[in-house]
Order: sequence, then C-alpha cells, then structure tokens
Amino acid sequence: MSLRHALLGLLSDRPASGYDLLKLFETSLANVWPATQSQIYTELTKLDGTGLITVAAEGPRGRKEYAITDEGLAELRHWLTETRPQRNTRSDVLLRVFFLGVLTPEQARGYLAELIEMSDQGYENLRRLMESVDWDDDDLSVYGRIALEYGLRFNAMRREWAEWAAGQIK
Amino acid sequence: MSLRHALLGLLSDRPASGYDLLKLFETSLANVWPATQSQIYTELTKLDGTGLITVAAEGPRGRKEYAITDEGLAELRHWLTETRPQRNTRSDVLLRVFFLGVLTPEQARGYLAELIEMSDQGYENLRRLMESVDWDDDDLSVYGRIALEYGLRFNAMRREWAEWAAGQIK
DNA sequence: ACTCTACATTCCAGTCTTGACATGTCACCA
DNA sequence: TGGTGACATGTCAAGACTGGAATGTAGAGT
Repeated sequence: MSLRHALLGLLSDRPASGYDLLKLFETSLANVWPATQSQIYTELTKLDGTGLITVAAEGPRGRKEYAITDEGLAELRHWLTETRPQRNTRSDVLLRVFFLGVLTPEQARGYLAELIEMSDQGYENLRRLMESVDWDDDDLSVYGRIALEYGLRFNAMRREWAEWAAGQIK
Repeated sequence: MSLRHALLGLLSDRPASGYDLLKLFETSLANVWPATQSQIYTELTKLDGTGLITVAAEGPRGRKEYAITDEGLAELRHWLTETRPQRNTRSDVLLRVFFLGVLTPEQARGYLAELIEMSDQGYENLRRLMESVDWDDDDLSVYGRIALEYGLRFNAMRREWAEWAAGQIK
C-alpha cells in the first residue's frame, strides 16, 4: 500500500487539499504511481483518522487543506529507510512478448515496432517536460529531475532493446 | 486483467494443470506478471466457465489438465494484436526517489546504493538463468530469451542511473 | 507398514483498484 | 443575470489481489 506513502510524501513538501493532490498525481506522479480521485479521497480520510495527517485549514467550497503530522513524517521516514522496495513489477508490455510466438513473425515485428514508437513518444514527452519545468534547488526539484532522468534512460533502453529484438525474429 | 491472458498464453504452448501453471508462474513469469496460487485457480475456473479453456484430462489426486480452446486462442491473438498495452506501471522503487528529500543526503545515497546492489543481483540472477536454461528453437525459447535480454538491459540501465543519481546529491 | 515430500485443489476475509455517479460552490465573463 | 468551467468532495459496485487456512492423494524411500 504505497498510495499512503505517496500522499505523505507530497504533503511533506507542503499542505494541500485532495484536489491539489489529485492534480499532482496527474502530472508529476502519473508515470510512477497513478491514482484515481476516489482512491485519493478515501485514503486521505483514512490517514486523517489514524493521525498521520490533519486538517490544517478549511477553505471555500468545502476545501480541506491537509498537513502532515510529526507522526506522519516519522512514518514516511520509516518507509523510506526501513522497508525495502519489493513491489513486484507487472509489465503488460513484457508479458505479451512471451507469447508473440502465437502470431506470425510479421505480426510479432509489428508489435515490437509499436513498442519502439511508444518508447520514442515517452522519451519525447519527458524531454518536453524536462524543458518546460523551471527547476529550483529545492528537494522535489532535485529528486524530480533524477526520477525524470530515469524515465529518459528507461525509454531509450526500451527502444534499443525493441530494435534488437525485432532483428532476432525469424 | 492480464492474468487471464497470461494463462491462455501458457496453455497455448501445452496443456497444463493449475499446479503446473503455478510452477511456471514462479519460475519464468515471476519477473513479469507474478500471481498467487489462489488467483490462478480462481481464474482457471472462470476461464473454463466461459469456454476459453477446457478440461482435457483428469489425473491422479484430482488433477485437472486444462487445454486452450479455439475460442481461447482467438482471444489470445486478439489481445496481442488488437489491444494496446497501457497498464500503468507502478514503481515502488521510483516513488521513493521523489521523496528522498526528507532524508539526509547520506541516507538518500544509502538508498541509491541499495538500488545499485539490487540491480547487480537482478542482473546476476538473470545471467545465471540465461546460462542454466538450454534454449531450443521453439517459440517460448526464442521469446523467453528476448524477454530475458530485456531484464538484463533493464538492470544494467538502472545500475548506471543509480550511480549517476548518487553523484547528483548535494 | 510408515513417513515424508511433492502434488493438487478449494475457499475465504480483507484490502486495493477502477470507473463511474452524485453533489455542490465559486469566480468570471458576456 | 445567466452560463460556464474550474474547484471540491463523497460514495458505491465490481473486480483484482494478497495471504492464508483447510483438505486430501500419490509415490518414493526407509
């Protein structure tokens, strides 16, 4: 259950409402840990209930601005330092590769060609994002840029692999 | 819901029991689409119910050997050719990177050092697997090797990225 | 005869996730 | 004043996933 920690992480930077957080998920975190609106609001209510966050202010339109508590920050630090990432990564993309044998070689190469295109687009999107953001020196900027670099390298790697793979067929 | 297609894919190679499939998931597919025993048996029952697979033979100890039907094979091909992979990939590893700012630089570098080690171990495990399997010319061998190569490149990429990232801190 | 391991399946409670539906408010502009 | 779009939250059903408990059989070795 890392959604909890994703929310704690975002709130550790600054207080925010559910709506704010939803926007943050749609932009910065979308590639790493997608979450829907209903999930976010549900989890915020739970976090509030367990005292890891608290309603710091209320605004117009029923806006509730949540802030992380000391307890929440401790939980976030604990997650970062004491627990190992081990979420089994599921890859829709790679799963299909295993079964390309049921298709014709042409179709299989077609699938890999789509992956190449997908990787190129992913790369381009991230490159544009990299340029559009004006990076500060604050923590989220530094580590956001590091995560973005990961995305760039990942897409480049996948592209090259898909090209190599297409050459392996038949 | 790709577990369904993972099972169809494995059964397209040869008939198998739930137990056989569980073993296959534990070995070959574990890195790509992990599934638990209860999930597999539940899904097999559903697939049998919708006619995509059928009980081809019964063996000792209540063993039920499932085989893919023509309808199932059609569904598998449809999934491979007509639907685009778009499963949002969740990355526990990368999510943490976003929030390393709440730690000290030393702790953050410590996390990246663990990622380096994790990547090295992943690489080594796959390299050993690559050597231990005696690869045939059949489809699952060809595409299994291609998927394995992906894993090797992925781990190498992640290692290099983590090294670079550690240098970016502070 | 006995025991142990691998084989083999079924069921369940609880949680996570998806994709809606429902409801209402504020600010701006025409 | 009326309409629109962004702001803002809450709830629900259905399906996916986790982790475990329960149950039993066949075969291989001692």
